[in-house]
Amino acid sequence: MTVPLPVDLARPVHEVAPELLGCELVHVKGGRRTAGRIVEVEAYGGQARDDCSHAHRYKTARNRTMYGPPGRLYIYFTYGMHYCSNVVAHAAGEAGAILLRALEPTAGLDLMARRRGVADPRLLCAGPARLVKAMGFGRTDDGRRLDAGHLHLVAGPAPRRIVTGPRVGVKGHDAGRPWRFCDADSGYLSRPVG
DNA sequence: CGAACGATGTTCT
DNA sequence: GAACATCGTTCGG
Repeated sequence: MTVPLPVDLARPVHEVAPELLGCELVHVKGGRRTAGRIVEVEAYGGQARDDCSHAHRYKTARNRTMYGPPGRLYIYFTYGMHYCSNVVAHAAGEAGAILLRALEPTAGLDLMARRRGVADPRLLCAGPARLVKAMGFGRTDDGRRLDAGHLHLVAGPAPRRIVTGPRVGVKGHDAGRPWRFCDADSGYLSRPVG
């Protein structure tokens, strides 16, 4: 069973990123469903376009998913203990991915709370590594298709207002670019914007 | 509150 | 050998 993607991901990553806001990410694992509405993302380009991106230089064992077909999950390990998740998106012949930084939990909050070890709904998915843990993702989910019955995106109400700002925790010449996109009215962001 | 810091190991130089 | 798209805790004002 396949589920159509609600957004055309085969386009420049900076155009796609704000359109992911409002979409719901659904993951069914072990017969249990968790889901959340995307409220905060960051766009990461490829090659010379973005020197903050994992794909800035060339293809490696870690970033190869960013060079693959759009519509897959790109998951990487960082800081010795955390995973972060992205949606692969780029125009033909490019590389790129959209980092998922925060979700508003919509389903399976009890399971998320157990995975995370906290109960406050506002803290379950407020951060890229937090939402990975809450959704039950791991290293082996890198490269998975996002149009499957057990892992897919659902169209949702677009944000009333979108706020942009510099991406969190990056250095480089492109660090100041406003490629972080947030639902301005969400109470589930990883941190204040602007 | 906010700033500082340690955890912990993979990836890249 | 340094850097790291982070998080939770601790410390200071």
